[in-house]
Amino acid sequence: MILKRPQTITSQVNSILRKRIRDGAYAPGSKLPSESDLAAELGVSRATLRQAMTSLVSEGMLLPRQGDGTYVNRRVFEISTRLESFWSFTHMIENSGRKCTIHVLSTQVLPAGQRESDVLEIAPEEPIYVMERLFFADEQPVILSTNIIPVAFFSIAPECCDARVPLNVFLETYCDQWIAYSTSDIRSALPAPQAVERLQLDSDEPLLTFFDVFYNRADQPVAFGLNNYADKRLNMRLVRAWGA
Amino acid sequence: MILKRPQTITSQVNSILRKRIRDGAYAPGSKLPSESDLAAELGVSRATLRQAMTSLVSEGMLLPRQGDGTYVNRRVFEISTRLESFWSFTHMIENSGRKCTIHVLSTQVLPAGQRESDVLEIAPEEPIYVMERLFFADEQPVILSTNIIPVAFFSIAPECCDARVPLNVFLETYCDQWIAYSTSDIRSALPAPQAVERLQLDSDEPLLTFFDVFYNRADQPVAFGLNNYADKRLNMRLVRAWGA
DNA sequence: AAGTGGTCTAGACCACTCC
DNA sequence: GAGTGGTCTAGACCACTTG
Repeated sequence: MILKRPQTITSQVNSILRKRIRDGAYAPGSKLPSESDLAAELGVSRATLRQAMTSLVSEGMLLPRQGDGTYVNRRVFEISTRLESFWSFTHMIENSGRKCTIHVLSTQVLPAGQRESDVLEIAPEEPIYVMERLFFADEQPVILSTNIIPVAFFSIAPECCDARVPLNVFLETYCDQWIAYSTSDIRSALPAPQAVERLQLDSDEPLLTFFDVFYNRADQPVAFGLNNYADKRLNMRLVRAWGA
Repeated sequence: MILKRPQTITSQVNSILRKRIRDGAYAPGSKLPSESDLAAELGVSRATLRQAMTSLVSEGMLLPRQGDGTYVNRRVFEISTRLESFWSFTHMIENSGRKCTIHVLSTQVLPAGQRESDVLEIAPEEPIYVMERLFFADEQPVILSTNIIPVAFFSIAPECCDARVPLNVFLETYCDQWIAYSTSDIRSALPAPQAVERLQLDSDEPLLTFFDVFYNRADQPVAFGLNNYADKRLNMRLVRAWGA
């Protein structure tokens, strides 16, 4: 069962700051109140305020200058599609200001092949759940995604699962698994015939591919995915803060 | 002038932890001493210790489990080429266990075109410094890189600069500029004829391209780069921790 | 029940920038 | 010199896992 946990003070403060930036209360290029003042205004300690700011700083939205003040990035609104928000395709698409819809192309249970048993550390032929999905941004297909989960993890019958949710939510809801970390190998490739058709591409137009493996807190692989990403239609932007 | 600044306690502790993991003092899959014990052993506060651990956690090398303990990722040594270490190609290549050498193909001063003046926010025709470099991993060419810096930033004559250093070091040394953050647009593309030749590729083999823009602490663009990345020869792996 | 990591506080001192 | 962000401490309480 999924219980909604109350948000921490830190994450609430983080949301407040994001909202103020988004709404223009803190305009692009402007200086924020000092950390002490902000902490006092919000009724939290300075340490908590700084903790809430870290993600905004690492995303490049806030630019702290020692001895001066903290400024809002002049280009906040140009850096909205970020690899950081990448744990959910839905998020990434909606961050780019477009509507995301998911088409489930197929879901099936198959025996694991060599690659599946290697990556997921299961016996060959063990049953796996395979789901194929297509993500649209404003009715335009942008991501063709295949995800694979060992059937052994499921706490209910695979046929009863709703595949239109993000993978992490799927794993939490139907498999009682929480993702601790994931690895993604990023490559460039010419699309397979199936991808050409589904994504409505030219066959000689290369696309980005992601090979993702998801691990739980016990360091076990719980799923992996193959994602074809139409980079011409949805920008993939990485923002990095250069600490010291 | 570049002054070497003394390291913070946090970064020293971070280095100690990395070293202990690398040397096997904390073996893959094993549990670390508790945070309180570690802090006491190293003579720092628990807050500082946790601060030192954050980067290791976000890279997926350490896996904290509330109520239990903190474990070393079983696969630490498989996640060595990470996008996080990506602020320096040299670092990235050496992290993959190979030797990095840099060939400077050309350096020249040219008038800015439309794209250069747009991205760098300078007047058209203003002089820019263009450097083309080729990065090798163990004698194999892996990255073809073009970087562009407005000549106005230089504090010495551009001809006197050593282009065999990482871009951030170059900017600090010769331009008195520090990078605060950067954006990278990641795309897939068929290589230009020049890239085919330099990187010794097949012309129908797609590669990863990065369009990077670097900003200083005043939020001004100070440089941009176009990088062609032979993803078949050097893996581009992103590791992400899934917080809460 | 004991021990672990997760969160939060109040206060201190430093390095730095601006006026 | 005044004010800012950067670092660090000591201590507290909570949520959680394990024995």
